[in-house]
Amino acid sequence: MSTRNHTRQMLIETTAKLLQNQGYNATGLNQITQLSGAPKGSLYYHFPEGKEQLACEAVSHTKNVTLANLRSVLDSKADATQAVQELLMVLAEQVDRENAELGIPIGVIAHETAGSNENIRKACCGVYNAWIGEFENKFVACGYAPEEAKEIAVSINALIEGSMIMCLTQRDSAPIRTAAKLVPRLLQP
Amino acid sequence: MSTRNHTRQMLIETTAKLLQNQGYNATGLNQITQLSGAPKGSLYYHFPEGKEQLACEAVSHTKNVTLANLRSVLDSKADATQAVQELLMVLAEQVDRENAELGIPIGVIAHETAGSNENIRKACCGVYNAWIGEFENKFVACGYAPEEAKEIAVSINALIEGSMIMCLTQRDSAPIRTAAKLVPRLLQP
DNA sequence: GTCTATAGCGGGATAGAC
DNA sequence: GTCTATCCCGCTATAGAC
Repeated sequence: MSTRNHTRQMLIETTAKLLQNQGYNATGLNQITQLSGAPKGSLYYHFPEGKEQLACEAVSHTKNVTLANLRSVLDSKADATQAVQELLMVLAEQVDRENAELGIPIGVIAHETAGSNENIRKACCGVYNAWIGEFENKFVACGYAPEEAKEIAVSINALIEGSMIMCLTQRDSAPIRTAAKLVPRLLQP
Repeated sequence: MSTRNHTRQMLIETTAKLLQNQGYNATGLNQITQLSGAPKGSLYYHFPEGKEQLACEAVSHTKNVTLANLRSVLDSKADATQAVQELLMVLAEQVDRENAELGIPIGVIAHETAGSNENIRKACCGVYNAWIGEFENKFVACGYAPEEAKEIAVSINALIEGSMIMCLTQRDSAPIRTAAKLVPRLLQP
């Protein structure tokens, strides 16, 4: 029973990491099984619907992990502006540290599958909505009106996503740092 | 000579469209040749280095097309804030109209290849820089200080890119419309 | 310049022993 | 539950006739 869960979990975590760095189409089942140490046979035992199911569960797993991180960073500062800026600085340092082998949690797969795979698209949708909800809660807690909090949350999430793509493409943390500088404008009352 | 150019051009334009909607890894050479009406033999005649070269030229072609559109929209309004909002409204209408089969010009391929293909990565980098330059010029022309103009340009580009990904993932133009609402905050002096 | 045929590889998925 | 062997397919790339 614990073996079952362990193998399953390894497959999900390995897939999550590969999806983040390479995307859905570039990530093969062979690579997943080799890296996770699990045999291909057991992959289809644990995920009878194959690659799509595995990807959905990996995205869902990523959602849980990133949401916990996001919450903890946002909670580290009482002020909304400072909290968002702190988050962007954490991301900027990630870019500087990992540079080439960095990925945005679900950016690539969300982009790739938006028009071609409904199940994965919905899973990614759930991640974005969860992130936005987290920002929203923070802003409401800081006194923003509910409607305004939601709008700012959506655009903060978009700004981060777009800035990170540019960071990856340019191999430079400048875009996310620039975004951090402009956050006060977006968050002003 | 004109045949040569015509076939070449068709291949580039077809590839550009497919890359936009499906990304690099999901787009096959067979699909490109079939859709463009060109035979596979002639593909390798025109692009001896194969898929990578074709993709680079397609990205470069997309750069020219999008840059002309961007410039024309930004020029349609004298005021910087109104010009950017106009652009976002054009994009929102595109999302509403095409919904499923919409793509961001180079978003997917930029994301996919950032960590795995230097040539394509650089080509995408060139597109983002060109777009940012266009915004920058507009803002400088509207009286912003050069440094501030550049910073805002970078973040506007990021906001658009991120909002569009969310639009595609959610199949809804709301995120880009929300961004439009918040543009005045980013652009305020 | 154009086209066909095919090589060579890796992908996802399956069958069946253990 | 695990593992191997294998099927079938589509991909990129190439060879060579025309």
